Amino acid sequence: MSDEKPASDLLAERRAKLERLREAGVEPFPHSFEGRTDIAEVRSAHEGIEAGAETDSRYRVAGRISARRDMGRSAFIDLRDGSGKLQLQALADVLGDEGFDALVGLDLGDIAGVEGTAFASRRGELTLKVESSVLLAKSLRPPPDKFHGLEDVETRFRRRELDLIANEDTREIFSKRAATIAAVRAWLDERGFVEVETPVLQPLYGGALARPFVTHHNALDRDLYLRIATELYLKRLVVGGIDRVYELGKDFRNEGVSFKHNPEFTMLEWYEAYADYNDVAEQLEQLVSFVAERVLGTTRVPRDGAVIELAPPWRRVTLREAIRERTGIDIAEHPSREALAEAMDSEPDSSEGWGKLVDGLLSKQVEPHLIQPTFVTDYPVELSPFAKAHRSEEGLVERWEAFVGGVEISNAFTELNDPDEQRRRFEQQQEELERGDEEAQPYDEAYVEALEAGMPPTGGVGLGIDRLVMIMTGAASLREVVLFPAMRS
RNA sequence: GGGCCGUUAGCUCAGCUGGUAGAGCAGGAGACUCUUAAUCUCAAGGUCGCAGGUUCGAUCCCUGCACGGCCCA
Repeated sequence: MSDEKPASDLLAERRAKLERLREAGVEPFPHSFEGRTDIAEVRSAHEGIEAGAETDSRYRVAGRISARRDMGRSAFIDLRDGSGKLQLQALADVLGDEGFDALVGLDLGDIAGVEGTAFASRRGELTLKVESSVLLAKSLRPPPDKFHGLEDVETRFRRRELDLIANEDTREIFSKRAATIAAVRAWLDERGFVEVETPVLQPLYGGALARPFVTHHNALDRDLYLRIATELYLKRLVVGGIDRVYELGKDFRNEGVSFKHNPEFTMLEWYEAYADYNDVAEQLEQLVSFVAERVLGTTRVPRDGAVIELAPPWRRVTLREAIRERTGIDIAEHPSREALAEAMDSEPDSSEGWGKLVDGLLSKQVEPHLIQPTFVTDYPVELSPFAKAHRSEEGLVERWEAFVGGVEISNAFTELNDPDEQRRRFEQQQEELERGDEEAQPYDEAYVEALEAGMPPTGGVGLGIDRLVMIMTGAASLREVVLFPAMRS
């Protein structure tokens, strides 16, 4: 790193300790520690051990010193590794004066390796009676409060390593996140879906209504966009004959930050040939309840004092009915921008077309109330440039969005596979762009030509992984489930 | 973008509508061989977010800015 700031006494003391160790011939950053056992393994080997019981099981464990209770020539020390926490007992009688002073002289936050024998204390706590110890890495900064942890939200997000050191809840969230993603992959893999990787840097962005980030390729001397979705490339793969395909990765959208938005976020999209939006709705229900069962052992998750039941079937309601239910406005009776604006009693921005107004009603009036899992179905074509026209409802497309806990987690359609109709949709989007809607779709000729090669009828789904993790963990904000959320500098 | 709230010791927090700051933990010195937020004694630790303004005097009142949180658009 750069130059030392004017060191506070706490930092200076740790530096001085480091120098004293070096002068005494102790290497404060050794290369390895052999023969180590995970703390969780030690614990499970002695589950149910009786208070006061001794064993002759010897272990070598290593981790960070998180607390110390010092009592003259004996001490108890808490050691934490990635699998759990274990109490150590240091006795001068066992370690000798020198060994005892070396172990007890370590600072909170130091990484140490110890060898010792397992026993249970009078209160029944599994403890390792330390016979030898070695410093594995000196910590030069004081750790957060051992009892309160790290509470300051800003520091928790900016210095996530400290949050993870100090807060069990945070460790649990990210372990559930990993389990969620593993379960999602397992579900798809078991059903024969092929995982692929398509370009993140794209000459043309598309597949969602959002503003992109722009970057520049120096050698090619051209601008590239960071993808806002994987949709169009994945459907080209369906054209290519990968009948079940998925991609799980980061998308990037150049928009504000909120409790449910981060400029980069993790998205899953999957497509299945010969399926439609009804088929993929059933898949989503099954996937989400499978994931909950795997990660939490139940499909019932608590949320704001209520219980969300993720097991199928989920409620299905048309968009028209969902809006009418909440607002009394029947969007079908106000088919023009002006009429709808009047019914809403609002003066829309000039860049907002009829579709945008409907979208606004949905996201502001309806979405926050959709706590139990709900499919909102059959959207206006204006909002859905890649969805196929509804098989029986004029002006609508076969599309749904799924909401859980008041947040949209998923979006799907029967994919539009008529290339000429797709061209017209792009042209309509072009008009939105010209109206000033910066989230409209640019025309993508390569994609239309791919459709001209012939795409089977296909159902496709996007699932916001971060939001799914919010549901699985009960997190109130997406930033709680993203390791390093976007912050101002 | 707007409104409200916050920013005080390494961490967690007090601070009386104005007299330049306190506690617990952590850190230092000491006591203590079954503690687990260990306990006890002593000493130390501050650019009160930043910049202005009002005032004899500002952590406190006012303005602006930065960062964060919540709500709204």
